[in-house]
Amino acid sequence: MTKTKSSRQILSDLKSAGYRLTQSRAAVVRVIDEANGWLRPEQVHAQAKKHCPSIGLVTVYRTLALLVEHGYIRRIHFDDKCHGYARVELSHGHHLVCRGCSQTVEIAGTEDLKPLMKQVQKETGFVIEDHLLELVGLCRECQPNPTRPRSRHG
Amino acid sequence: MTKTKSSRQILSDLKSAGYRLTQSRAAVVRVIDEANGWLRPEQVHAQAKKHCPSIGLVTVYRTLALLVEHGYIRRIHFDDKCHGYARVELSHGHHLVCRGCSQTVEIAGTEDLKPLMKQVQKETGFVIEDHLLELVGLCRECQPNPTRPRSRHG
DNA sequence: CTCGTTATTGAAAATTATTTTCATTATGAC
DNA sequence: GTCATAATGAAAATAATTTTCAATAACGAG
Ligand SMILES: [Mn+2]
Ligand SMILES: [Mn+2]
Ligand SMILES: [Zn+2]
Ligand SMILES: [Zn+2]
Repeated sequence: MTKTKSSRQILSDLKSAGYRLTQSRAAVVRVIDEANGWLRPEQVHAQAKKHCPSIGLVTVYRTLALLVEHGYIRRIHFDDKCHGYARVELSHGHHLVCRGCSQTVEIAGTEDLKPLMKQVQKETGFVIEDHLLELVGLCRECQPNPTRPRSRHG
Repeated sequence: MTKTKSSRQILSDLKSAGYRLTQSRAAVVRVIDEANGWLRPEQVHAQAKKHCPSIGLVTVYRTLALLVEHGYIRRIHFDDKCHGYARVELSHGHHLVCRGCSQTVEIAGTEDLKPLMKQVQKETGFVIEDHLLELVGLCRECQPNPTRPRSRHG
């Protein structure tokens, strides 16, 4: 809900980190920033070409990887079509995806899982280092049209 | 922790459901059942050939899809290599994966997320239908050798 | 047990997704 | 502006998955 980094900020952060500020990167970052849902690389490419007509799909992949690496976006997994990419705004948020319109909102969630983690650590002897949580459902607008019934979980 | 379906049971369930009990299917089910971690299709294929030398990778894919469809196995997602498949034993369990040895254990977890869900529903207006939760860490045996540091989350 | 129907299979080809290579280009420091 | 080189895009390579289709094997009927 709270937008923490603007498109502009991400770019300047990358610049400070030593990356060159190119047209292609600017286009991809802008597309991700303006999207209100997850996008697949091909979709990012299509959108990005509007801002940078010469951009190639390869560069989209490379830029997405860069943005994942630096924590600005995150991969979203599905039963079918892996993978989509969505903006990360919260330091440790999770993604809630509408299966109707693919709108993606981020929710805070560091604390809620702590007790579960602790218990699992104790029960299993594992040291838990990270977790992946995705919620799927229908946004308010899509609830009247419950299309595409599709299970999640893997 | 509680094994609910034996390899034999899965096969007879499938038979009751109208599927033919073939060598290939038996081999794949057996491999999945005997594995103590997640496996990728290629790995399932390699193992299955030991029981059914003529089995093709295509049939492995088909059988895995069948088993997912009927809820006997589930896909596991990773940063890199999507996807692995792991045995599902609990009615609504989640998977805990060791990043060292890929050992996969299932944990119960129907109730733990209920409060979070309720809150998110209220806050976002979404109707939440399902969720994907994967935990990643190091099992007891792998803790002394913290190899391959690798983040999770998507 | 044999036969006949047909679901299932495997090989090969086709798709789709992603990565690598490499010559060219554009960015940013000076 | 000039220069060094990080970054790019096209094409090829690789990986992952699906489709096609003729051959096969499962299994119920007889
Ligand atoms: Mn995935
Ligand atoms: Mn659950
Ligand atoms: Zn929606
Ligand atoms: Zn381990």
